[in-house]
Amino acid sequence: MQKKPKNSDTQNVGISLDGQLCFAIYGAAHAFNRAYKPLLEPLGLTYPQYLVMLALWEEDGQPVKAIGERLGLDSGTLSPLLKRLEQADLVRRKRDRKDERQVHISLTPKGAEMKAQAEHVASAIGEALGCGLDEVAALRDALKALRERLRSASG
Amino acid sequence: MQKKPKNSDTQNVGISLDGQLCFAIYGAAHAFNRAYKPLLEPLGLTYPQYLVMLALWEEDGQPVKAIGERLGLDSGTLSPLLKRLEQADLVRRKRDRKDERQVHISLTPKGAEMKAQAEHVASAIGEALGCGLDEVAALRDALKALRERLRSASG
DNA sequence: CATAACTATATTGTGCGCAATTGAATTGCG
DNA sequence: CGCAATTCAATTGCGCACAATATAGTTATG
Repeated sequence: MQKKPKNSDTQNVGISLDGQLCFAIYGAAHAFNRAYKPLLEPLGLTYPQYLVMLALWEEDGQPVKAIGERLGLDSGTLSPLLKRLEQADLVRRKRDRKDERQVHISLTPKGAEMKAQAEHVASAIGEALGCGLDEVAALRDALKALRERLRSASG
Repeated sequence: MQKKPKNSDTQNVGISLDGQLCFAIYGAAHAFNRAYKPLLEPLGLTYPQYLVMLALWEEDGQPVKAIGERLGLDSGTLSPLLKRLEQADLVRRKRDRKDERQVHISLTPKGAEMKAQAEHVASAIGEALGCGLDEVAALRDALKALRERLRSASG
């Protein structure tokens, strides 16, 4: 608790820098959302719905639980979201015969077709990012690491 | 549109890498939210409410508009949020006498006092991040740049 | 002065996001 | 077999987040 002209700042810098990181993450997440919104609107998808579809295009027929773990969402969020996707005829929900607690989400033909459209969306965002692929990859890894550190500290 | 063995990947890599950046930002934002939640609960604040308070601790008496611009939120989000902060006796809302369209948000004594508590919260998060200040600063700047690029492309 | 254009905030409706609860199905153990 | 513990999904309640709209106040223009 002695005076340390340089390090005495760490507490102040702590709240300030941290605050700025708060704003930065918060703002970046919303900016992403806003950038996608107009591109997804013609497809009739919201951004979280797009993320779910992305997960399904990667692997079709996943149970709700698996999607939830991949995206970090629980059933309270996914259940109504998936119902809307079902209403839009993009996915179907089928109970597993062997374990009827599970509901498998599978793409309809319409949902599978949409992947091609979505690739245009993704590439449009890629251009907006400036296409610095190395930079994007580095950022992605930094964010993953950040998430891990936060998760292990609080979860 | 010719074959370019290397660059023909850019479309595939595009959706994949982009998808991963989506997940990364999305997940990091939620991870931040979850990390803060248990720390803010004793203060009776949600994470967005904390961000608003942070803005007010930095500069008291800001009009709603200024807060909204700082955080990237509109009145549809802020109006009810500020009412809850007012109900909790953390802020007050006063109309500007010179321009009665504006509502200035000012801290109550209780709201001002809370800053000290919040610094503990911020430093706890700082520790959870591993305190790599350089790294945090770099990440913050990368996110700010990212946000700017997205904003200029879509806004 | 009057009226149009603009600005700041509030309201409404839809869709996340999560905690807590519920309910059905499965598994484990005696 | 019978019963408790567990698992998965759905539901409920609350709080963001934003588009669209409404309302009141201000400024600009004739």
